[in-house]
Amino acid sequence: MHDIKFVREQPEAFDEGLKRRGLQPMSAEILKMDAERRAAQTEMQELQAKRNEASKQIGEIKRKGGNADEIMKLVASMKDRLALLEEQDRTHAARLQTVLSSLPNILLPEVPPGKDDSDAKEVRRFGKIPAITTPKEHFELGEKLGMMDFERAAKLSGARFTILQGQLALLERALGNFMLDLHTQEFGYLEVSPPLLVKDEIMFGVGQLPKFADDMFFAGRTKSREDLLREALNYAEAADIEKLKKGEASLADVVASAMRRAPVKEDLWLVTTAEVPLTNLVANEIVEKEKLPLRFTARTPCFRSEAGSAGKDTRGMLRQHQFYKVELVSITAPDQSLAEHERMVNCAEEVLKRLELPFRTVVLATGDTGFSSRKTYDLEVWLPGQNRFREISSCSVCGDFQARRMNARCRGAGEKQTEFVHTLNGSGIAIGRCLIAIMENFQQSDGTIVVPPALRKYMNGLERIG
RNA sequence: GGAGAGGUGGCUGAGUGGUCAAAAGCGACGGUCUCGAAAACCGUUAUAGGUGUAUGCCUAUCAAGGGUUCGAAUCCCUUCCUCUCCGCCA
Repeated sequence: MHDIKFVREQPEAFDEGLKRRGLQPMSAEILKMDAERRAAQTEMQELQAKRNEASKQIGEIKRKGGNADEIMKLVASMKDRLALLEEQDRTHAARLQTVLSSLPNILLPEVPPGKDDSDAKEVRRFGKIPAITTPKEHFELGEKLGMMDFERAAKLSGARFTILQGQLALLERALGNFMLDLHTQEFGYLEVSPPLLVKDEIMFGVGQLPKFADDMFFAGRTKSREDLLREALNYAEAADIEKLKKGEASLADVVASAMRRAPVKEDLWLVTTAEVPLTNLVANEIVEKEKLPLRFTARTPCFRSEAGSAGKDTRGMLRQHQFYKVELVSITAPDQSLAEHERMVNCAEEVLKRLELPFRTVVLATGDTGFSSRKTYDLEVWLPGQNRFREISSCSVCGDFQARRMNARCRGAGEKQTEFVHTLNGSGIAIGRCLIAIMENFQQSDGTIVVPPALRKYMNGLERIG
């Protein structure tokens, strides 16, 4: 969400920011809305002041037992105008809020121009790409070991699910434990076990809603389908029903229109990442500045509909509806966030270094950076089976963009003024993809997989899978 | 799921239609006193928005959103949340 003051004070900079996102300039339109709103607001408030004054007088007159009819008539005459102005004020505020919250964050100046991941700028590279003759992909290895089962997963849940068994299931668990230990014991993150189902406003706070509902799974607390439909149909408009009777609209049209009007309630969303609950821990709070930065980590499942990625990465477990990830979230004072961003990337990189996985760190291009982010580093791990680097971690600094949406503020000791905190999030790192990377990078010619030394104590000393 | 009770400032808690942005207590901050501290006493102590050169003035906010009324913390509706008892349950 953008600060209306920023648009007022630096409309050119605002439009330039949108341009780098490939969007049309909006400042003129927004400022027009803002001016209209303020004009109407001033009139409303002046009228409210008059009403309050008069009402006070009525109170006094009545207490003294006098007759206040005259002045009551005066106040009554303001009523229609005031109701109109109040209604307008709500409309204006909602309109402004809708625009400001639907536009993506302004990117930092150093974010390289470009439209997709091929335009990302490499900043550094670690590790040595292993020399493997005819490397296999993870699903070939996994299926041959009898520890990765895609067919039964499809039987249970359809495409984009995987079943891990035996030592690979253990590997998944070990990876999570290893990462959490590293971040809590060496980097000072607080381990959190958060809810995985969250309310609308929580998804709004991190920028997932209202724009990205299609990327998520939804878990309503269902009554029967019949009850839900009946409830929704209470919101059908008479006009629609009339059309239905005349055969001008289908039943589906009427239902769809009623559903749009019906209030959304008892909705819970499955988290797409632990960033969602962790960042919202400070929502609607004022944190003491001296307690910042707050650093949270969590290992959670992540649920994604992958709506826009039909046909991509269909084989194996690279892109799933459900996967585990260890997430890092920092809440900082405004002047700390950029330094914290570098620190966070280092924490994520350390995971790959200890696991001896080759990777590179890139800065995402303007067109590829997420909605809420001002700048994003991706870590890309080498996958021998695919003969290329693939994203395994994404670390973003969001400035006050999310904080403004979730009203998360901080205040220094003895200070009066509050400020919005800055938020950062990063994968530290994706467990599913890390498991793939280990399988492919440590594969042996006999189909077994060597366990990276750093991980063995988390696997009961196991040195080789298979 | 059933029945009931609630949600008021940093915290506790009073307030059931009108000088209520809200008593009182605690906490915090400032001052007096003291060599210093404690105690005591005095004072200050919410957030956001609008407006103005300015001390300022105005508006909104008593969980959230609507409504009734000349006037709402107080009455009505909806939603969210908390607690108690019963039921169910890992």
